[in-house]
Amino acid sequence: MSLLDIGEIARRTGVPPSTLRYYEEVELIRSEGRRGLRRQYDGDVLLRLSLIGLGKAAGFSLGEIAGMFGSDGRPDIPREQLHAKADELQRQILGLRTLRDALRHVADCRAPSHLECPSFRALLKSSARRPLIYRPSSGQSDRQLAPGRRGRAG
Amino acid sequence: MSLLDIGEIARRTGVPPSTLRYYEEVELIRSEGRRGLRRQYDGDVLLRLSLIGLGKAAGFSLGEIAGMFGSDGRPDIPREQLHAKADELQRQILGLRTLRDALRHVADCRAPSHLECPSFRALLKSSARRPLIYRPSSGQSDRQLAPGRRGRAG
DNA sequence: GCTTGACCTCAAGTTGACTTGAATTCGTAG
DNA sequence: CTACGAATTCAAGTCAACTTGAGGTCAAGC
Repeated sequence: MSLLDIGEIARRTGVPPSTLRYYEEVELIRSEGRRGLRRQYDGDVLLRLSLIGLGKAAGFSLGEIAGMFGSDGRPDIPREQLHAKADELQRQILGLRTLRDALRHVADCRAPSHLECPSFRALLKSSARRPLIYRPSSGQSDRQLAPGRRGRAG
Repeated sequence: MSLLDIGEIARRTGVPPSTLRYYEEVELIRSEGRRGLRRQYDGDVLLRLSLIGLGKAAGFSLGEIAGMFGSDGRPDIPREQLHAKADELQRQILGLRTLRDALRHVADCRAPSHLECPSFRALLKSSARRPLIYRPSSGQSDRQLAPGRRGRAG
């Protein structure tokens, strides 16, 4: 089977070579070898990159995404994590709806100041206080990415 | 009318003082004066902070949020642009809904591996290449935030 | 009048996800 | 053989959105 070199992968996926190298550095993908200097990738990485793209779209961090590939390399996404993410998306959707309505209100309302408009205030009241979505900043289920050599400056 | 000092705002909203100062620096909020050193805020900022929280939850950058709700509390962009933004939100909502449903489906799907689940494959296919949801990273309609003095080292 | 504690300023650090730049190394076409 | 172009390495830069830390200040309570 023929390996694809990095430029080919980049062209097919739209993911720039620098990013591919970065992903490799943090062990999200791996290359099978070199032709001269050029990295050669197995066709599998195309699928893997789709998966990564999907994960990013869903709002997972690279660390979380890395955790979703079993040590054997094939995806093994825990179902409860998917549900949790779906719930988070749900909350995000609610927030977006509120924001959308707020925006439309602001665009149309003739009140001198929106802050004084009762319906605007009512709109916002629902979302005040607690964070609308849980932003995983340093999560517990977050696998540690390979750190590379970045930061070990001399 | 009584002004609230920064600690009070922080306690009521959960937004830490350092963040409030930062927001003020980038002109997302403003304080009305000082009592001694302490910043004093009008009660309006509570509402404003809700708005900001909402925008953040929706994935907007602070710059975009600033553009939606001008420094004085009302939008500094024309109505049609606001409507355009709302429409954009609507599209984003649809994308998120699709993603959410797909996530749930995959979570519940009994296929032995996610890769074998047809709807998962379809999802992958649709998300390959172009982003499933619009991620505002460095948009064109993004208002420039006041830069503060950060970086002007000497 | 002194202490305390909450605030202040300003510079610099942090994190995640990359990108950029300089100096270098190949494989191939001419 | 030489040039070229595409890839390489490694260090460092970028960006957003904050946080942290050092050193300073003020109002209130004892």
